[in-house]
Amino acid sequence: MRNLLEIQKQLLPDLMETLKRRYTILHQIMLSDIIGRRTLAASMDMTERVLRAETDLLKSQGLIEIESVGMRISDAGRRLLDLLEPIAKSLFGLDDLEEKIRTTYNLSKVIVVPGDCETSPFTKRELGRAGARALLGALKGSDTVAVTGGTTLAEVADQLTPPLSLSYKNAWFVPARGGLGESMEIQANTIASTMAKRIGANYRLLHVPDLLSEDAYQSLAMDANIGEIVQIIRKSRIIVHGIGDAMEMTRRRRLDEATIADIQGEGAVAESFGYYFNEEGQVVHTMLTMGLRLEDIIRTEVVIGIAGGKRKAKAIHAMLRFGQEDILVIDESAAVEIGKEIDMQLQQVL
Amino acid sequence: MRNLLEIQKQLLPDLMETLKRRYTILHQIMLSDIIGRRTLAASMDMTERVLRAETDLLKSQGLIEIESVGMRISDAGRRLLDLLEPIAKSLFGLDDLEEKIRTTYNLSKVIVVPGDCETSPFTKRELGRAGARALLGALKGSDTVAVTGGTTLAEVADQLTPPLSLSYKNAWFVPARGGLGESMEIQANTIASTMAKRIGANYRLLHVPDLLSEDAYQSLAMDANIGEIVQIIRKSRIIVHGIGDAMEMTRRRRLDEATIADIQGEGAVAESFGYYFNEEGQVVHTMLTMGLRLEDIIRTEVVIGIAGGKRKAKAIHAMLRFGQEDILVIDESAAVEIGKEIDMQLQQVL
DNA sequence: TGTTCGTGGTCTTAAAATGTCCCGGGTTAA
DNA sequence: TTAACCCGGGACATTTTAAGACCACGAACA
Repeated sequence: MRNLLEIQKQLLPDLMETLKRRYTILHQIMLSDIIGRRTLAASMDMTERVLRAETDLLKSQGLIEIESVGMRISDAGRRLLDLLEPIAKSLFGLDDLEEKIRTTYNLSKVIVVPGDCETSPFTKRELGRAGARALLGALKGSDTVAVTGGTTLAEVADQLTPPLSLSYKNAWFVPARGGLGESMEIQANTIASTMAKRIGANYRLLHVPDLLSEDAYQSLAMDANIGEIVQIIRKSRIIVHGIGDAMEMTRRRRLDEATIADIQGEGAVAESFGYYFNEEGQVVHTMLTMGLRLEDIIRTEVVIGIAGGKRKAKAIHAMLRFGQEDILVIDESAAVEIGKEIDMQLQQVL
Repeated sequence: MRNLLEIQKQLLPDLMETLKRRYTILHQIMLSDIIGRRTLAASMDMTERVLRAETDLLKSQGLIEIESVGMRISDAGRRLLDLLEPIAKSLFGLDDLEEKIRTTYNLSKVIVVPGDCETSPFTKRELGRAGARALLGALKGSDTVAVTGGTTLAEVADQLTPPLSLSYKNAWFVPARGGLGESMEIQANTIASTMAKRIGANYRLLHVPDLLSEDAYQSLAMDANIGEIVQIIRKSRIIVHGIGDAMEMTRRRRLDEATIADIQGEGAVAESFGYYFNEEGQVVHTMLTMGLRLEDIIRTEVVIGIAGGKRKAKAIHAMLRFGQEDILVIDESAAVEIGKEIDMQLQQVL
């Protein structure tokens, strides 16, 4: 595959450029559901006229449909994009990055989506799509999947679409842990139920308030209903989790000053599943809530970590050092940063 | 390998052409050992200047060497040609096939779409698109177009989109013949009206039941309204028709056993416009219904035949022998079969 | 030694690509 | 229901690129 492109590059030196451009346009249209020419031109940093030339071509090839409300991707275009995905990776040089990270941390799969989540909402969406695909790739008919909260996971849930053939009637979605003080849409409970509904699976919720006192924790642990769902959670075969910057999470969860200082003092840089990790990937702080424990995570078959953005690179790196990830889905900006850190490590070794 | 090329054809239709051109030039230079610009330009039917642009590029890519005695291929160029050989086959494969069929049966145009209708619905769609394009290419502002029924023609109707500039306000679509006992969506009447609506043209329908008795036929022929529309049909400048396998059509039309045996006995392999043709392209059976007659077809300016699938190759071939087609739109699998038959004929002649 | 055929340069012209604006129509938010 | 907004498509001036036409000069060859 790669081969043919290399061959063609010799006869068509500008092939790659054109291919990239058209792919990006088509891709952007796909992500936008429906979008107008001017808006798209602005977001892609092209003048209106040249974009128009391209979209006219895409239309004549039947890859997009142009209506009075804007342009949308056609079925054929969608198929083409799917086929093009791996090629695009090598076009944008992301496959090298994927491989580097994969081998360094011994993961089974690394997926890097082009772009930067922090600057482009489309990249976030794309990250969600990639995460959703990764999940479906790992999901068998009767698995239990534990999911965490967060905006990224919410995006994954939104982008989850079932393949036509398989049925997930016997699959279960559960939140990985109890409430951790975030808004409704990005609660693990909400996300678990959304995902389950979207692919026709089942879900169980864990209704535990956040910021439990020790006493409350103990009494809830005795509750039969809660105990049952916690058992289900702890036996999940798949975990899908976001990765957060430690300090940002403390703020988002409105922890009290003392706790924040505490966590910061211990050098926490990353947060996931309610645990805080330092740069070396060691757990330095635990939030008291019910659900998955560290030992469960360690024995879980498939751990899928999803995150994006340059600011999260350090946190993602910490989770990689923690060493429990199997599949990592990140964006290009984070991947580039991680790639740099890997290079620095190698230099230190030499 | 094949795959990527097909993808590129969709996204980079313009580049594929230049790829072909450059390949041919390089190939020619290789065959010529050493050759001058003017000589080469003449042999390739290009002006000197455009050839020069190409050879300059080939030189800058290090694929040829230019000396004062002329141009010769470089080692890198030779290697590239070797690598490109199998790709070139598929790049040109269809073109060669088109040309072979075109010249053998003296058609004005042959279009072969890649793939196989029988295995891929996308190919069927592509066949429809190609058929629609062929029709629009032949259609002038105030033509009358007669269309037959069938799933392929229905696909053509679906894929018909008007070019932005032209108006077909004065064009007419009519069914080629009366009802021939098929389901609503693939009736000639339905297709004629769909096509007309899609490009803003007019249509007239021919409401004649199928399986007419001789008496009924005679009395309908007297009807003024029917007579009028029949007159319009018979004066069509363009005919767009599908081509069917004879036996399959008898089944689809639920003919009675006696008739089927009759048709089979006469060696019918193809069906179109309600006529059945044997392998030599001779009419062996006629369905009694109103509309286009054979003599009309013969004098029609543009006859566009559209069909696809390996199983229909024999039928298509019979229609080619019938000798009234001007434009043929088929899929690759049928084209390959027809190509084989042409080769066999040639061998018999030798 | 003159002729022929080659490349490479240049100038003009034709054509294509591009930047920019505007219009009428449809959608959406108020 | 209305007004604002954004859409696609048309138009057009302008820039950029491709193409055509010639010519100069050098190497090979007869």
